[in-house]
Amino acid sequence: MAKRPTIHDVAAAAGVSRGTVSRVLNDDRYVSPAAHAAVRRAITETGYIVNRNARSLVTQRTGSVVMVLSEPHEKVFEDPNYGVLIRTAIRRLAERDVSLVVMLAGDDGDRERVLRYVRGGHADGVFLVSTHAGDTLADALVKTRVPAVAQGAVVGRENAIPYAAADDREGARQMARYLVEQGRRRIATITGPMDTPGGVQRLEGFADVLGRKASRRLIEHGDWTQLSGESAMARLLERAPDLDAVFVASDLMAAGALATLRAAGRRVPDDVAVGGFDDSSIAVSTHPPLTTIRQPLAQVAEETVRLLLELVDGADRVEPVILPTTLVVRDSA
Amino acid sequence: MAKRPTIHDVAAAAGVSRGTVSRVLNDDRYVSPAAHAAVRRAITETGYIVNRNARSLVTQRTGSVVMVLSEPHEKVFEDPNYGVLIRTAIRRLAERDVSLVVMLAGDDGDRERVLRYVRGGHADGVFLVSTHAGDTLADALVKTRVPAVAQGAVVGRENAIPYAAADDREGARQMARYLVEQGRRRIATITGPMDTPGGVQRLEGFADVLGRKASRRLIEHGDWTQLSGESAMARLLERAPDLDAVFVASDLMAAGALATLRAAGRRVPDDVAVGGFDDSSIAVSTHPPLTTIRQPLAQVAEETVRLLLELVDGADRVEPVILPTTLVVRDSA
DNA sequence: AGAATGTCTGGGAGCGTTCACAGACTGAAG
DNA sequence: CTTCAGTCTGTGAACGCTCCCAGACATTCT
Repeated sequence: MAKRPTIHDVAAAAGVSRGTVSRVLNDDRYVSPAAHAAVRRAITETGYIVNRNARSLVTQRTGSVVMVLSEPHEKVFEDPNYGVLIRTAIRRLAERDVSLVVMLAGDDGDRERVLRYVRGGHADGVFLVSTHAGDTLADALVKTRVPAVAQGAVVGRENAIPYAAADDREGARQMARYLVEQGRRRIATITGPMDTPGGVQRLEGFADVLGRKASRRLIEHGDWTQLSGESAMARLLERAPDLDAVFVASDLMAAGALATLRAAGRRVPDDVAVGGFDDSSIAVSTHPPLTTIRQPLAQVAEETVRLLLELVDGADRVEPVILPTTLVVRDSA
Repeated sequence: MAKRPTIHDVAAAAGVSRGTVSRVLNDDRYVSPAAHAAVRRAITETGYIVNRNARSLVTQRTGSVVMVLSEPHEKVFEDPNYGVLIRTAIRRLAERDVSLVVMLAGDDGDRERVLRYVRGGHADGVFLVSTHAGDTLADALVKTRVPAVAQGAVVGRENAIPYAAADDREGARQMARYLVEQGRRRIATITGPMDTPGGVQRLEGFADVLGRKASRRLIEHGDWTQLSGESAMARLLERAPDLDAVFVASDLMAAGALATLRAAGRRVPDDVAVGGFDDSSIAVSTHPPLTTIRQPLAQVAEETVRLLLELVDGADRVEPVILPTTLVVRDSA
């Protein structure tokens, strides 16, 4: 690779000093129009590109943030929600010329690496995804005082780590109400893990509507994977063969539940109505297509990024953002 | 954030000079056991973490590579293959303590940004994903002489950009042979875009087996999206209502084809056999589950990363890697 | 006129590393 | 005892940038 032009070369080409070039680069005031034009021309002529390392060295800013995916490796990206999140975050960050480093935090070694990376000052901020309650990394990051936000609250750290999320509880209520209105009498639910906000709050919303009808017999827990949806549904069928509806806390798990129901010879929605949550791409590719709760995940990602950038820009604290959900009726319920 | 310890602090704590600490850090020879121990201790005591910016400034190496996703924004991550790729790459790179920056290259602005980023020396290498023939970015990167590899050949640049890929052509042959053996007579195909290797070679393999039976009437093109699978299937049904099998070049598109067939009242596999390609997570969540060709995508990603790291480490050139595929029989054919 | 204020520019210092070099010390070979 | 090769260590000079300060100059106010 040929030697790249430095700020010196630009300064020489423009007939000004480094200082002036730097001022132009950083959009400072106090640069005469003539100098400004000369520098701009010199920049394009020389093909100059600022060296972020050198800049970071003095500014202590890197122009990049890291997205941390806190799931066991094989689960990461199983749910299409991950794709939406990452794609949206990259786009929003790109607008500000901030780049996104993606790291996995599925085991202790990973978490150690992430921490070293962040403590090393290699990222201006951290975007936590699918962080479970009791995550040691989240605590360590808070202690490091690095700007950090999460997609969805971190259970137990709601006040320490700002977040954007869908209104999980109200969303679950919407689905529960709908199932009741449809005349379903024995409504079960498959929740997410109880150390995630989606797990907890979607169950709460469900219970809000069902009241004491939400008996433990009709509640099963999954771990967001399709397979867990399958097995939770199987347990449910065994324990409550007379159920006529099930609210599954994610579309992916709902796809699993659907498979189990089919294998058991139950027709959907005739025998059993199935309600999902997310309105992810899966919802339209199952058979039958899922009636589900749409959460505006792209918008959640955008808001999360916005919060993070505000923190990076020096805001002392930012308020969590909760976005509304909507019921999407298809064929499964 | 409290001031982070520098190499000076470590040197002082260990009672040696910067140079010695640097030698320990970089695993150099010529450090006495005593000095080595003292430095190691000082490092843990002070909680020292090397500043990569300062290091990069002098070494001209960044310890990070960038993965470039060359699809329109809304298509990126629609296919679960992306997840497998990115997750595997991150893991493999992490073993070498290399971090992964993910960038989108869906439009010209994006490509410009990627190019600036790479030319700016912010990444040691580039991992291209889903790059189409005629991609200007790929050419520009080759010209920049930055280490670059691709997942799947870049059509037209097979020799300029090393890659790892599944044996698309042979995989397609396997499926075509299987459908023939099953007694199917009028076998159609839905290909990927003809400017991608998967699009071209899976059609070639199909044609290898079907010979002149692979008439243009029985060939339709999709763009890898589920929706394109739906519409391609619809066009096929209109043009060749008597078809009794269809080989779809990706599971995601096959899911779309399945939906169209169902809507048209064709039973799968009774009336029409459907063969997919990828054996992605979708294959088991469709109804019926897809008979498909497994491509070892995680392994492809691993090999691609390996090639990239070799180039980054200074290898002049590396040989492309082609990995075998296998037929996976489920219910759709 | 002189002072005060504001605009613009150049250049030294420093960010935290690695690298090359010079020099000190050791032990073995002549 | 000298020479030489090998081992080990410290230090100055980069790497490419931003920040800060001093100073030049122009304009306005008293």
